[in-house]
Amino acid sequence: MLDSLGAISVPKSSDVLAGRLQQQILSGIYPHGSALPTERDLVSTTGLGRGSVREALRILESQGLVRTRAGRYGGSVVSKPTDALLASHISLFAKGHGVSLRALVEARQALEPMVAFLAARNRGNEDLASLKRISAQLDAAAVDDVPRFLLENAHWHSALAAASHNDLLRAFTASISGLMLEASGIADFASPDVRALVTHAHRRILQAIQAQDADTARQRAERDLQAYAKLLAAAVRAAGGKGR
Amino acid sequence: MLDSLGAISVPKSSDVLAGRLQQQILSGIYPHGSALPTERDLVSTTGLGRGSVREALRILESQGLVRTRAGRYGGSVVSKPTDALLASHISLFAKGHGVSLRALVEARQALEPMVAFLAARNRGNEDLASLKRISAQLDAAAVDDVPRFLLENAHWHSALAAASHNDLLRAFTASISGLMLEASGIADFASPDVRALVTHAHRRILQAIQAQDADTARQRAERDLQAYAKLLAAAVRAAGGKGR
DNA sequence: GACTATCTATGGTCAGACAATTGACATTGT
DNA sequence: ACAATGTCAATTGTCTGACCATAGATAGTC
Repeated sequence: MLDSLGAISVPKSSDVLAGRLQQQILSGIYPHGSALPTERDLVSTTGLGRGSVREALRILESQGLVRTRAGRYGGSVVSKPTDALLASHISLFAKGHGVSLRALVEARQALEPMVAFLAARNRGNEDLASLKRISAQLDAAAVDDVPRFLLENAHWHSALAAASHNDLLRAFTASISGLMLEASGIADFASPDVRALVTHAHRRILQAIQAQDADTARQRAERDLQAYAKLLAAAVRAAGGKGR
Repeated sequence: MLDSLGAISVPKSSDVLAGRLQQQILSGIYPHGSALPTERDLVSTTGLGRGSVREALRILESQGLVRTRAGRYGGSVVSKPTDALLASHISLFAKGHGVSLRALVEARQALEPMVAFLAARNRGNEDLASLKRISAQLDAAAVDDVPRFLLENAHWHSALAAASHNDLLRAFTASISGLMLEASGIADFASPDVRALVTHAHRRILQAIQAQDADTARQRAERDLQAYAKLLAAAVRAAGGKGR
């Protein structure tokens, strides 16, 4: 007789505990900034061993849901996943799947026009000041300091995304900027021509953002990224498709 | 005299080990599918205790870099982070930061036109068949089965993203679809009018994808999402801004 | 040949101990 | 009074050792 029993799996105790704690955190039982029970409290309330409890806390830590400190008055405190943490997970995903530079550019082409649009609409004065400051440093580095140019370029895109005041788009954009920064170091795609194109494009977008002209900002981001994508495609073709 | 010593931090041994293993995995020393040393081997080679080694493996596991099985010939095997894992991290980030439904829609507005463009350009026959199948089920559910409609809608967006053959955009889109599915259950925004709009919009986009007309697919996605966003904004206003 | 039992290397879990950390508090020196 | 220093205690960090649970391989049995 075929019993109607699917495959049954026995989860690890640490996974169960991590899941329950995660649920409790998300449901607001442990608000942001509050302290979780100590390890030994969790041991006594759950009946698990301390090793299992610690593994569960380690899972939560790598999800960015808690920060743990040693010492008296230490312990695990509920926190929000940082941009950097999400970026690292996205980076691991991208590296694991061999995401191509082309795919990265496509993602940027998707995100950046909307980011520019929102930035023009939602920017504060600090956002504008930050963008101007980075723009100046970018221009300065564009002359002859390629590594710094690439770094400041990543900063510029991150600052633009920050100005959009959309946390999700900001995190996505920052991740892609980081990945492209790494890839650029390998692909060696930053000739003087490209640098001139980039600085010019950024300046035009920044003008639209300053004027809070959202539609213009979007259009300029679209056009400039399309030009950039074409240049990159040409460079990759010239390099014999090395740029994965 | 102020020595030029920044704050020095003593990392946990498990973090160090996890970082080194991660580096070795990314550098190709342990290719996808290969086995890491056993826990006890790691204990003897690193000099750490087994608990620390297990915590390190737990970190790698929650990063999606390894899968661990018990039993003889078990152990930790190198693997690629799944879409679902990345989606869960993105979801935790979004929930932690209180990302609004509006922000989700903005992200979808950014991604989907490019996704539709790429899907029209890159789709295979299976992608098209999959989209048609889901479209039919979506139409069927649109009549009166709202929960299934919402679910099939999420499937539709995921299938579209899969057809784009861009892993990063696919993962982003799937995450957003999941988040919006959750949010829709709360926001209760799926009136017959909206359902009709959605099915119609999807049908038109599908036509362009079938014809492999990328520009049309993008334009239709843009327009439809703009209409959707306006409807949603109106609904949120009507509900007194409950939609966070 | 098909089924069953056993073997064994591996992860899963627990218990106990001790070290390291860290913030609060008390003490001391000036 | 104040600053530097020492002490304390609660908590995480780490190791050791043991035993259990799991799951393939293998040998044995019918």
